[in-house]
Amino acid sequence: MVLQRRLEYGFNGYQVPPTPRAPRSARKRVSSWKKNEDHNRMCAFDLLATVAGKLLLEVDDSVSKIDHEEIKIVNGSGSKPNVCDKGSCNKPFFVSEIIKAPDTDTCSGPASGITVSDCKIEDINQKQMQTGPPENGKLPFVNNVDCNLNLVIRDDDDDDDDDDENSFEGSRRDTLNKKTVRAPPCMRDRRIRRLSASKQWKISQNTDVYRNKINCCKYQRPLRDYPFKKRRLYQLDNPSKSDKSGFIEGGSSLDATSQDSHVKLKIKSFRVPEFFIEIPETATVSSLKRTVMEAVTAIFSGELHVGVMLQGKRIRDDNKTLSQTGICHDNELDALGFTLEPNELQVSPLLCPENQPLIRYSPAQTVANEVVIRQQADSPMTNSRNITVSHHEMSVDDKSGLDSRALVTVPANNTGELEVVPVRKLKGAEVAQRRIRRPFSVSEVEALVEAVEKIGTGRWRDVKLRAFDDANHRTYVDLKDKWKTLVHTARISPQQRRGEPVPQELLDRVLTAHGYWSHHQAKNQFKLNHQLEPQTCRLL
DNA sequence: CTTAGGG
DNA sequence: CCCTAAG
Repeated sequence: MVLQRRLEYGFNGYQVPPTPRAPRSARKRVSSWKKNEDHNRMCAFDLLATVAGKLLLEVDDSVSKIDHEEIKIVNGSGSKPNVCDKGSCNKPFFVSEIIKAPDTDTCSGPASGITVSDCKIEDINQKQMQTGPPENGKLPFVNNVDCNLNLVIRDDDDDDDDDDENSFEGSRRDTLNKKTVRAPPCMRDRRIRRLSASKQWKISQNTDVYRNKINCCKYQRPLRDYPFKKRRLYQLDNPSKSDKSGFIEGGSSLDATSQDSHVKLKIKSFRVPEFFIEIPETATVSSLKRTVMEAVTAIFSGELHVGVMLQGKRIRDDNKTLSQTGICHDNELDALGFTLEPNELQVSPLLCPENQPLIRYSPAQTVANEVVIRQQADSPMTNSRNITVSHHEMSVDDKSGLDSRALVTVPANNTGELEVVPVRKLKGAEVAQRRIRRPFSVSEVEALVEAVEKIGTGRWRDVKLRAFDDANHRTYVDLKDKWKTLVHTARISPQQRRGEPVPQELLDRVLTAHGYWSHHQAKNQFKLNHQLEPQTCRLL
């Protein structure tokens, strides 16, 4: 089967089990695509087994005879998994209306949050793709797929252990408190951002969701150690407690302190964006089903964002409580809706000609936070309303409904340089901002070269402290990277060099120092004679 | 956190 | 510049 998508699309599935670490010198990193491939496949498979459960039971034996190579899913952009290509991003999957939840969960396990009870192809016709006629001229065209699934939102009643000490957030706090002396503010902020974008967290959360789903299907996954304790997505308390409480109870107030008020929701259906399936006429219906299932699975295996709509209006403020936003027991059943949006949806302004608001989620007392469909869990970092880029950079307001095209212009900083921080990427709950490019000036290069000549390569923190201590925007990683490019620059012909020309004299010194230190193991030599070495290096 | 190295 | 394994 040729799925024209990449399974790694936003979904990392399970964490790679810890493998013995090779010595640093032996580190050769495998491409992340390669690394994740099998895991993603596994995720897709698990999803298939889990989400499709019932459907697959209907697949008759003949499916095994189908040559999957004949099946091709044309998913919008072609190779990209972006399901919102070609403007369809303005049509997010539409999820659900509120309907009354059954007395018991559909799934037997206490952790169950989502089941698919039925899937059907709603509209298959012989329309041709708008993007061009298919080769055979007969292309089944799937407009949308409706699935039934249940989603139960529960309040946490017995939140007795919040794992705060061991939580990601807590550990980060500790780290920061301990290390503030060493890390300049800008670097600390960067680390916060890094951590907030850490896939470790996401993977953990993803796994959490799936493990729950797996449990629901009596499918055990081996336990793993996670770098951080996972924040529970929803409470695994005694189902009977919430069941007997009814779907909605308590007063109209549903704030954080009224723990006994419940809003139970059942997602009856969702709609996926338009996608295309090409399948030969000779294929069986079962293979068609499976193909469609694969496509749906592909969508579900990506990171999804949940949008909350109340009375047709999008609820943007994730920090409000349900009652504050008007979600309470006396809502009309269809007043509340959810949208599922693929993760990459908001990324490219080109693909989203109309302003697609960026939705971020707050972990506390929000609808979005509790929706277990989400595979992309919140990072605790998003708990704060603002993401502070750095002390002199711009704060991005959580509630501003950021446009993917937004460019946040910030005032000139101390050095007179203007910083423009594009909102580049939305990955789940985090907005990862790429720093603006700041080419090294010749004087900076000179300072770097001089520092490396004295300190050597391999101790970039010291290089930073020596020569760039006051340059908050230059991290030691930056210096290491710059040295790498300097070495490269020095080795290529002047015609191939780009950017502001670096004096040849400096480049010569780069090569000299590089050659010297690569033979002298900067780390070890430094301890012995860090004052003598520079002289030697210079003379070489 | 730092380092190292690939992307 | 980013990302992240390894230490």
